[in-house]
Amino acid sequence: MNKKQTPTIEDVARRAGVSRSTASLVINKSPLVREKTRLLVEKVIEEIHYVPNSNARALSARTTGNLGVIFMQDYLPDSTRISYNNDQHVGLASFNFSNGIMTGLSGTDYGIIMERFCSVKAPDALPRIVNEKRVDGVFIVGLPYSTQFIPNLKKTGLPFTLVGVGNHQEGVDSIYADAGDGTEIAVRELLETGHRRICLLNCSPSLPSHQGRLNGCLRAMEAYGIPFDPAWNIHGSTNNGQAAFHAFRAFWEAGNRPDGIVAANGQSAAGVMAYLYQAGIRVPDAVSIIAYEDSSLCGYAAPALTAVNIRKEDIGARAARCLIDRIKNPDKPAECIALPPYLVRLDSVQTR
Amino acid sequence: MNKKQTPTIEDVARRAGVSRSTASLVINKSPLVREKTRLLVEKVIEEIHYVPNSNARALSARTTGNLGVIFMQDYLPDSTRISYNNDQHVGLASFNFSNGIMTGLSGTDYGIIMERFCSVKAPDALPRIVNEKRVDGVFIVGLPYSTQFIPNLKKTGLPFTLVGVGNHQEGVDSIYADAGDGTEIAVRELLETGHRRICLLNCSPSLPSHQGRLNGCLRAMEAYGIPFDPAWNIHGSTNNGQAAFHAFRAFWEAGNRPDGIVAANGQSAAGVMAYLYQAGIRVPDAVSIIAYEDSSLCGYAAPALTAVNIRKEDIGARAARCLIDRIKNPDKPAECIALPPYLVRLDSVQTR
DNA sequence: CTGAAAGCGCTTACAG
DNA sequence: CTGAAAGCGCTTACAG
Repeated sequence: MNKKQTPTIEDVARRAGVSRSTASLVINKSPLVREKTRLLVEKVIEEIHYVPNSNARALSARTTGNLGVIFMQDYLPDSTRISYNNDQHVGLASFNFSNGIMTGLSGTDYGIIMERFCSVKAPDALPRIVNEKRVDGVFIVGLPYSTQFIPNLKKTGLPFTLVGVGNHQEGVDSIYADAGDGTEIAVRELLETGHRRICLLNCSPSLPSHQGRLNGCLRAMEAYGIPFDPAWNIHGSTNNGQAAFHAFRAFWEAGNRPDGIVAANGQSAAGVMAYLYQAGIRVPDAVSIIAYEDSSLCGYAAPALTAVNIRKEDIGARAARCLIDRIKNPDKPAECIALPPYLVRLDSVQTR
Repeated sequence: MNKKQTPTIEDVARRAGVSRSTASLVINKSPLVREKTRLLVEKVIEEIHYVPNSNARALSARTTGNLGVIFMQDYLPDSTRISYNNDQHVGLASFNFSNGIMTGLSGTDYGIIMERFCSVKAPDALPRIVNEKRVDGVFIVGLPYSTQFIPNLKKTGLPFTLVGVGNHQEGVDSIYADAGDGTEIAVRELLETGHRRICLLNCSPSLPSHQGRLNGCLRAMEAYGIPFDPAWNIHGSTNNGQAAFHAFRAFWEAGNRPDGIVAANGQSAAGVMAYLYQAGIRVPDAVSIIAYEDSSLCGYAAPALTAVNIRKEDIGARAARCLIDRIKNPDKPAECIALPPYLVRLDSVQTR
């Protein structure tokens, strides 16, 4: 071992008695090296604990070995303000996706750089890691983004894939869950178990999935030949538990008496449960609830919430494979893949 | 603008009529450049949309501009298996910390690389991003790690700070919450509101904080001159809701009748709530509950859980400042900072 | 305050 | 299959 802080490729070449080029070839697993030479070089690498400098490699190979995870935000916190019971800056769902991405990337040599980015205030801006070319590709996780965002991103030529959001545009890869399909599964389960007066606590109508969810609900009802009252498609002002609480209270206090509820997500389900608990109405005895898009909340609710799992980690892992393929083969056809959700039966549904 | 894909410092130098060195100096905000020259160069940079190649910069400056976030794990998933109601691979708490880290780093030029790492199986291994020198420093988020892990990390010379875990070793920075203090706050609140039969649902005795929590509890009880029965310091086999459910059920069915419970975390609190709900015992009417270490679960429980907030995002943000300082000034004295937790009063405590 | 020059550690045609 | 050489885009003493 030499005196320098860290061994370089030069050191391994010298010690193995080969040229730097040859050393480089074995490091990069080129088939052009004779078995014997390769073994020798590998032994030296092992001995001197050589590990390639990723920056040098990136500089000369014009690739970074890093992939970016962009967490889309509706605002960017400029200070650290903690407020209890507040949504985190990067929401739980994004975290689940990124867990899947990490898993999908775990066998590879890619490093993962993350960045929070808000495209709302500066519609034409792009994330720093793409401007600075710190990555070979990026995952765009969640919403929202400006209308220009995706087109601008495409212009950079950087490969990317959308995670958790479907997008059928030309040449855009996206892996997501179809909220309509998920809602249909939930409503079917309620119908299957004898419920007939079903309330759909939808997401905000400003979200693209609002209509999809309603459609999914209608498909299920139709299949069972049961009419659905449009007034029973309700929603809160936002998607959090508080808003759901109020929306559902208004609905209930207006005299509506559903026997089954499908909530837009775990939080809204919790909001409904909070109202029912307070009103002394037992779940699932008096009314059943199913949450779309279960989160860790659902399993911990009392009673534990039956929910539609949209497989966020699977989506992340699938997106990882998708992006890697895209980088290898820039001309492959775009993928827009909705991973089918499935129902997890816990304790919030009672057969009628 | 020239023909090349991306402008280099060469381009800005030529176009501004200065040397590359000078251009470099203004890019790095050196004070050695005349105002007039600086303005000129900055104008050119703006015009041609020059952005420095981070790899080249890293290579020659021997710094990377990246900080690493290491999520410590007790195992590393090798495949994508989703199981509903299962702990995520990177837990919610780690995510909260990393949100804080991102916030703390948001004003800086640092990129953030993340890696999951398990030090249990390979006690002497170090994370890839430290071996490959992809970062200028790392945050070690959470537990567990082998006894050699921290010493080995120190040997690399790479600056690091521990997040969420206290460590008083020589020359180690750590930012965390003191579970003993938090538990004391919770127990005091119960005492203050008239509770006298208090059950401590502690974490596993294998965790270092078990004793600290018990001590915190004892401090509070002592202050109120109330004896604490050691048999009322209970714990599940693990820290999840399921284990808490069983541990608490055993305790309850043995005939113990606490009027107040302090749970080790949001999940265990949820486990207790699940048992009580099932047993038809109302919270907080019959029994009050406070959770240490609130998570987003708490606010969504029914009833919403009064909890001790340990300020995970603050901890992350504070750690960010700490690491940056350490990098700037390697010889500064080590910090071991316990951020004081505080109580968030919601609906799970009733005055007796 | 500015320029010429060397060098960071690697990869990649190009010859052989 | 292997070696000599150029170059990736920047920073940093060193002179002036």
